[in-house]
Amino acid sequence: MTTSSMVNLFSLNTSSGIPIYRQLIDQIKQAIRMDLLKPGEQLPSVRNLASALQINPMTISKAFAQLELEGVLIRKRGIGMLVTEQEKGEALTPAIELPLVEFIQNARSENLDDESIMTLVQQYLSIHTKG
Amino acid sequence: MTTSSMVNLFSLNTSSGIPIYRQLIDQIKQAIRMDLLKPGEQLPSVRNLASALQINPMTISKAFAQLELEGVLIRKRGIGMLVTEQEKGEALTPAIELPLVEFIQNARSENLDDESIMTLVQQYLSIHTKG
DNA sequence: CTTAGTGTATCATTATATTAATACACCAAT
DNA sequence: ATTGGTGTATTAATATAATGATACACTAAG
Repeated sequence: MTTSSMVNLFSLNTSSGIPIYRQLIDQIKQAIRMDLLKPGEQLPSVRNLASALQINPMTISKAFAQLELEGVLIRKRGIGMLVTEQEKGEALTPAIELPLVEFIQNARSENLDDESIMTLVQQYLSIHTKG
Repeated sequence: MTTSSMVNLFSLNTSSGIPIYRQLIDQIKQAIRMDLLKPGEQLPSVRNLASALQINPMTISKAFAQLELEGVLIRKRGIGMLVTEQEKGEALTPAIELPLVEFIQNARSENLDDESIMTLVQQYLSIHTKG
């Protein structure tokens, strides 16, 4: 995908109450999950994005700083931002992995601790018997 | 449990960055999940709690307002606050329950046994650390 | 070295969330 | 009705988070 057409991946809602930088983070992650962004691909520059989305370059930069922390992409001054080469080496299928990751993220965002999460899984394993 | 001994359920950390009212919410929910608080039981009054924990009564009240919204307890002026009669599983939000059920069903359809599923969850809990 | 592209550290501003002070509302028992 | 207990609406103060302006740093190419 060209960097200019990548801009269309983003759809910001400034009145949703969700911070812009968080919307960016989520939408980039989603694009990667959906294979719209592939490892090694270059993202639009902070200024291009900022101009296209009508926001401050620093807001882009901060969002991408977070994504770099999470290992999703790499930033280089003078160069740009690249999607990381991901280890997808695990034998897990997306049908298992995606809902698992989503479950864990949502559970944590509702402040369940790890022990509670494990208990929950146990409960559901006993409820949803194989049939 | 007596309302006075319930105070010991709470352990607030004012320098953790996590808001007090959120710590209260989480600790109450956890106590209910662990059966330390049972349906019908009465909680300490906002003033007792506030005094014991050295915080403002309104902070307690706001935490409990949230819990009432979530159906965890009921507040009555002049009376006090009671733990709701309910089944524990009902407090789960769709954001947690849906991916959990999907995960378990898909894992089973790929012939993972329960032990493997639990191990998987444990692995992902350690990989997808909070943040 | 200059230019024109990249990202960013620092700080100021603005917006939002959290906590607290006060006065009030409700209930049960006297 | 009074007392002494319950929770709370309103508002103000404070703390934290998010955004933005500016000046700067890094890189590749001419």
